[in-house]
Amino acid sequence: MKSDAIKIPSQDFDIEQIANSGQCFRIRKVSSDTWNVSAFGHTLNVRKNGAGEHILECSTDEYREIWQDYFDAQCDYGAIKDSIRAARDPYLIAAVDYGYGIRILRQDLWETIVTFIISQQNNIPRIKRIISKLCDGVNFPDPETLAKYSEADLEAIGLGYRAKYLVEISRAVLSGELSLSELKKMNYADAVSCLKQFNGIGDKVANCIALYGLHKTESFPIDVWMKRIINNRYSGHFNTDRFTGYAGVVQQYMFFYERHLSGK
DNA sequence: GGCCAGGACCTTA
DNA sequence: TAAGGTCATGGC
Repeated sequence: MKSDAIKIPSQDFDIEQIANSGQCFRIRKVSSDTWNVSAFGHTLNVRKNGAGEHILECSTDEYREIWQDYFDAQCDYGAIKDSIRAARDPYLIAAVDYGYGIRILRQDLWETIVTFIISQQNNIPRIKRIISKLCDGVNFPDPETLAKYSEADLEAIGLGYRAKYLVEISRAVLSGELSLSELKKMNYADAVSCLKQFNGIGDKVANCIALYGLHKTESFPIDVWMKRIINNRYSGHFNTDRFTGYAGVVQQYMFFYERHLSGK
């Protein structure tokens, strides 16, 4: 372990909940109390100690350069949770209480695009396996690297019918048809409609990319779990107007809690 | 062994 | 606009 380390109180931060919240696929449990995180070409061990703290095993410089932003550490999730509780919605209060340590990570945009194209009609353990095969150690393949693969190469990894989507979008980035830097400048609505122009990105995947890759926290992705919640617990309509600007965070608590209730 | 998975897309009507 | 079929693969 490195001598330098960062401590984060566990009040609004739980690495295990984050790892299992379905927004990221490169955090893995390496021992009973430690998780390994890969992002932006770096890797980090995060350990829960017995004192209600998380220990990030990295230097202060690396924390400031990479992990502070990645974990959205500047954001006060306690305040967000208070705002959600103020809506007096019993299900949401229970969801926030259960998933108290969840955060919306600020992930790499390209990685988020690729992983959420892979995620469609797929289950989380398998998504993790495929992405692990796609990566070279801690390095996620950039568009140039991914574009070198043929559809057959990608199908051999287990991508199935999604292989051609990845080939296409890798080439779109290389040709400039899709500019990641321009995407980062767009507002939520423009970013979603831009993303949906590409094969394999529909409404749900575009919203996930907006939320996890562009940190558009007003984005509210609706997958099969969210549909189930809205239909079974909210009579088919969920009003996000109550949570202007942070509906995506609400969505994350709901998703995580409902899967828990279902034993997943 | 059948159902399901953080859906998208195409064809019909 | 809405409904229904199809798409790969493997977890459970």
